[in-house]
Amino acid sequence: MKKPTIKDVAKAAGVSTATVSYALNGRTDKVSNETIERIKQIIETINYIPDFSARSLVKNQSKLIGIVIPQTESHKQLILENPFYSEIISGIEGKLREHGYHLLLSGVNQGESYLNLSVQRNLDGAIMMGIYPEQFYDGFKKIKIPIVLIDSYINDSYFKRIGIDDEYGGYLATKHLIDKGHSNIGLITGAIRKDGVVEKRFLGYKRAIREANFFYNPDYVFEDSMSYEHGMAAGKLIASKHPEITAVFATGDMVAFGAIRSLINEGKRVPEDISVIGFDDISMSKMFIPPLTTIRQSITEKGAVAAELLIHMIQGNGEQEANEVVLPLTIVERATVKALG
Amino acid sequence: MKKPTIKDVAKAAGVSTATVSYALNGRTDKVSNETIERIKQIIETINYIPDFSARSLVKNQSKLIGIVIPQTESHKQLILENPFYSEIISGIEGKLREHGYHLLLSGVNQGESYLNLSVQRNLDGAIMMGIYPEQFYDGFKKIKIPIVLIDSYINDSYFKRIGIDDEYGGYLATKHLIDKGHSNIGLITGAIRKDGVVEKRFLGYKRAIREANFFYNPDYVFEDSMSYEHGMAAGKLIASKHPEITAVFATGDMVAFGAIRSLINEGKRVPEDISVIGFDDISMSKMFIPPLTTIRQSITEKGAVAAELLIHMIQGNGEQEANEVVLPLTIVERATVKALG
DNA sequence: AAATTTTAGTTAAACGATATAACCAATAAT
DNA sequence: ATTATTGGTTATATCGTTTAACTAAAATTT
Repeated sequence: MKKPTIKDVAKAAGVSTATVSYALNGRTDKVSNETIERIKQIIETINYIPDFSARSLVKNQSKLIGIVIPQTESHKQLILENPFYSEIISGIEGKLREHGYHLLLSGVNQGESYLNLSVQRNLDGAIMMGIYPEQFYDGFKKIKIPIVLIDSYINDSYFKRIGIDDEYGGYLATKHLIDKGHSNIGLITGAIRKDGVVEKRFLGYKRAIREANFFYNPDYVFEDSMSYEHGMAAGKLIASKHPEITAVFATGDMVAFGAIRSLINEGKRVPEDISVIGFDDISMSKMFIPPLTTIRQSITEKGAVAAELLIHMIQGNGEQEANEVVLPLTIVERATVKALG
Repeated sequence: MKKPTIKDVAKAAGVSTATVSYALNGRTDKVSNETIERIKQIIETINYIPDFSARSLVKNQSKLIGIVIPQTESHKQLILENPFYSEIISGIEGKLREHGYHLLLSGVNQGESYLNLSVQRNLDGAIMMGIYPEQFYDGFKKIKIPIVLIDSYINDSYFKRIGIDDEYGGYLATKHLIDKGHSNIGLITGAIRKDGVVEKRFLGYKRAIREANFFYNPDYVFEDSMSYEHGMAAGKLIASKHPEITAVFATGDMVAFGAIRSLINEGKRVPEDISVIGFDDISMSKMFIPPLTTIRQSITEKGAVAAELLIHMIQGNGEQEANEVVLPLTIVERATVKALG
C-alpha cells in the first residue's frame, strides 16, 4: 500500500487538489467550512500526511534549521561530549519544534563545507556556536541564510546574537576570589580568540586584577582548549611550578573539573589549599564532588532564545526587534572556593 | 542572484538536463568522459549544488535518519542532559555522515507521533533508543521504515538490534561487589520494564546474589528513574534506613553519581563505608571524584554500529548480515569500590 | 555492403505539493 | 434588467530533479 497523496484525498472528497491544499492551509476565504470539515475527516480516515519535500520544493522553505558546532579535528565526530553543547541543543530543539521547525544535526566532512549542506537541504536558517573562519560568515551572507550567533562577539548587523556579558562574568568570578582574600589567581582557559567568549572572560579577569591593584602575571595564564584534559594539565603545572597560586578561575566548568582533579592528585585540597571557580554551570557542576562554585548562565534558555531569534528572522514578522539578546548571569557559590587564611 | 539549478548547468554546457543528471551520478554508459569533465567544470564555476528536496521527491529517499530518544514529560525537551545520549548521538551522526546521510534530531509534541514526522520528512530509517509503547513499533512496520533498536530486547525480526549483554553486565557488577566481600548489596535503578536493559541488569544482579547463596531482599531494590535525582533519593534512604547495606549497584552512572553524593551528605564515606559501582562508563565517570568504578561499554561505538546496521538495512546490500550485534563490556575498577572489612 | 550493436545523447513524464489565473453560480448593488 | 461582488472550485503551471523510452550516428559484425 502506497502512502496517500493529496490526490487521493481530493478524489475521496470529490474536489480538486487545490481545494484540499487550501483546506490544509486553512484558507477560509477559499473553501467553505463544511468542505474543510469533510476534507479533514477524509484526511483522518485515509491517514494522509503531507510530504515536506514536495512542499519544500514549491515553497522554497524546508522548515529545517541547521546548527554549527565544533567538531573533532579528524572531522569524524561532533563534540557533544561537552554537556554544554547538548544542553544548548536541547533548548534549541524544543523551541524549534514548538514552532514547527526541525533540527538537522550534522557536522561536515573534511573539505566539504556547511554551506553546501545548507544549500542542498535548503536550510531556512542556522545557529552557530562559537567562532569560525571569516569565509564561513561571508558564505552564509551570500546565500542569504538567516543566522543566529551564540557566544560570539562578531559585530555584523546581518547576524543576530545571543549571549551573556562574558567580560562581566570573568570579572565577577575573579572579583569573587579577590574578595575572599586571594591575590595570586591563576587562569585556566580555552583558546583566547578574537570575538570569542573566552577573550572577554579573560578581559574581565584582568580588569578585576588591575582594579585590585594586583600584578597581572602572564605566567598565571594557562591557555589551551576548553577541555577536561587541559584543566588536568594546567592544574598539575600549577601545583608543581606555582605553589603560590591559591585560587584558580577556569573559564569553563569542564576545565575546572580537570583542574580540581589534578590538583587533588597532586596532594592539594580543594578548597582548603586552593580555590577553584568555574564558568557556565553545566548540569554536572552541581553534581560534582565537591560541588563547583561557578558563574551560572541558563544554558538551555540560551538555546531557546537563539531559536526564537532565528524564527523571527526567518518569518520576518519582526519590525523593531532586538539584534542582540544578553542573558543574565549570576555567581553560584558552592563548595570549591574558600576564604584565604 | 538565484541559486543555480540543473537547468543552468545544462544550458551552459549545451546539453540536456538529463545528461547533467547522468553526469552527476557518474553514469559513464550515458555520457562520454569528455562531457562529464566539461559539465564538472561548469558545475564548479557556477557553483551548482543539487537540491535534496527535489531529489527526494523523485527518488523517494531523503537521506535523512531520525532518532527516537526519551523526552521530558512535558514534551518540551529532549533529555540530552544525560551524557549517555549525547555520546551515542555523536557516534551515530559521525557514521551517518560518513555514508552521506544526515541526522534529524527531533522530539515530538504532545499528541503528535514520531510516525508523522517520519512520513512527512520521508525518513529513510530511524534509530530508537530505549523502549516504547507497542503501537510505536507497529507503526514503523506499517510504514515500512527500517529501524535499529539500541538498548532494547524486543524480539522481532523486523528490527535489528545493537546492545550489550546487560544481564551479564549486571551479574559482573554484582559479582564484583560480592568478590570484595559484600553481602548486603543495594540496587538503585531506573524503571524495570519488560524488554528493557534495566530488567536484564536487574536479572544479573539477582543471579549473582543467588549464586552466592545470599538472600535476595526486595527491600534493597530502589526502582524509579535513571536520574541523578533518584540516585540521591535512594542513597539517602539507604543511609538512613539500611545501614547494613555496604555496597550499591547503580544501573546507570548518573544514578551512581547521585547515590554517592547523598551518601556522602549523610556522612558516609565512599568507598570506605560503602562501595558503589555504576554502569555505562559515560565520559564523566572517569572525571568524577572519586572516579567511578563501573561497567564499561563503548557508547559512541554503539551509536556508530547502530548507524552502520541501519544503513545496511536501507541499502539492502546485505545478504546474510547480523540481525543483532552484541558489543563487549568490561569492568573498570576505579575508586568507588573497596573490599569489606 | 547490409544488418546489428553500441555509444552518447535527447525528450518528456513523473514525483507531491502550492500558487494562481480563470471560471461559474448565486447574491448584492446599481 | 444589468452589472458587480463574493464564495467556492478547477485547471494548469511550477518547483528541481530523475529516469524510462527513444533516436541518430558511429562502430562492429556478418
